Amino acid sequence: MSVTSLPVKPAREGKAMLKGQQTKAAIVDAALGLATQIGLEGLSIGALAEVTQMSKSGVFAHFGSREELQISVVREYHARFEDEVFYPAMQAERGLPRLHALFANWMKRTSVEIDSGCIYISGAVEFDDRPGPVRDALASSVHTWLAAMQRAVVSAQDLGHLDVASRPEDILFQIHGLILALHYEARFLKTPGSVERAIRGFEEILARHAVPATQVSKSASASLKSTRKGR
Amino acid sequence: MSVTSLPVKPAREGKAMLKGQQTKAAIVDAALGLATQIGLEGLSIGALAEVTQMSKSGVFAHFGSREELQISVVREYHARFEDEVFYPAMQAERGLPRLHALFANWMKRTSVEIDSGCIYISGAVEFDDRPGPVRDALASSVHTWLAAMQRAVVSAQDLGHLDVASRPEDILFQIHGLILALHYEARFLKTPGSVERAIRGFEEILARHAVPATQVSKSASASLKSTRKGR
DNA sequence: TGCAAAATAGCACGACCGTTCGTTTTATTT
DNA sequence: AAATAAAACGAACGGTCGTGCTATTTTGCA
Repeated sequence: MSVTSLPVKPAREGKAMLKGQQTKAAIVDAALGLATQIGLEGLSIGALAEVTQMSKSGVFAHFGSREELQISVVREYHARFEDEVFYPAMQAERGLPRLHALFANWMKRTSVEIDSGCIYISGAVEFDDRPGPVRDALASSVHTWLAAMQRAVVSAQDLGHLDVASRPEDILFQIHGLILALHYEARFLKTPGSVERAIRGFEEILARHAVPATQVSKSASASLKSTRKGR
Repeated sequence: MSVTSLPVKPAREGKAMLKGQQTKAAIVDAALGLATQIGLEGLSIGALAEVTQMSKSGVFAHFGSREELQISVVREYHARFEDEVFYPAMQAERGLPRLHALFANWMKRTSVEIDSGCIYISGAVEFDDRPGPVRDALASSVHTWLAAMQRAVVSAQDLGHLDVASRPEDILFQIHGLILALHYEARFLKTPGSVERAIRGFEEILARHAVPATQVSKSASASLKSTRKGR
């Protein structure tokens, strides 16, 4: 077996993919589109076969089970979320600017998802008391994202952009609430002006947890409570 | 037909119910229990028949369609929500106390629903782009509740308990976000401490929109912007 | 107590589901 | 070009679903 005969390692999204992998990628892509609209539970192999112009068994063979298909969709969604929301914000400088960028990207994506739907939200409802690998994949992805967001909050505190007396988890909780309320009111209730309300809410949260007027005096803010645990 | 022969008007929950109505009530009760856990879409007549020890067709006959069953469940949920959250808070005095009571009751119910599930939340995800009578019933119920909540906010402003310069819809949006975040993080992610975080968030929202230090001076708060439209 | 009406059961239907299996077509390697 | 492996197909199975029909039972009232 000569060196030149070695099969090219299929790089992510590279063109040197075996036929099977690229149709699988196409299926996952179509599945993601379906799942965002009707949910992971609404995903049916039959419908997916119609969309991709394949036979049911042809689609099925790529995954081995419906559950594995759902997990693939979650993973793909996670990858795109990172590419679209997380990584672009990393070139903003640490602290408040990066937190701002993260939220802005998150908002932008949620705004788009007012039409298409969000798997992290619909999936949470569908799998909130249904244990299994799909739920695990979903929860793990969400956790990863929320943890990244919380790190940004903590950074902003460390750099003196936010009050160190505030609990990072509280700030994150409230920001998360804004996103969820936006999705709920805009997508389900179709309440106009929701996007602006979420933006104002974010600014209000930042304002409330801004560094206190008593300057950068370390003791002043630390005297309130020793909130900071290990992180 | 004499007057005495008139069938007794079946009072709500009264004992003078025809057999059919009370089994129907029992079915709806069981359906509500099922729907809170697996969602309105997960509600199946077969499973419902098993739980109620009836035949599928026996259950079915009471509603005529699955959709009608779902609507009945939504209505029942709405009624219980009102009884449990709305009405008890009405005996708190108008303004901030009542707003506090409304939120406290809402929180208490949401806390319980961390285990059982909430139809207003799961239903929103299931029907957010599926038009029809079920979605309408759901949206109408939610709208009624949110409107009541908003009236409480406005009252608190009118009575000088909250800043009149704040947008009531914004305050409501943020409160709604807290509830949604609580449900998400506690029920799906199982994050500990979520309830306390929601409570703190509510207090922070109130503090932020408290009457400004410049006393009750009507002109001072009205000069910012003429926010108040018709209500 | 008898009788009409209401309530429930039983059965069957068509549709869709995920999955399996054997075969055939298409890619890739020798 | 032949040989081999991968991929896709088509049909079928067992299951659940909502929904119609037709009996049968139960209920409430005269």
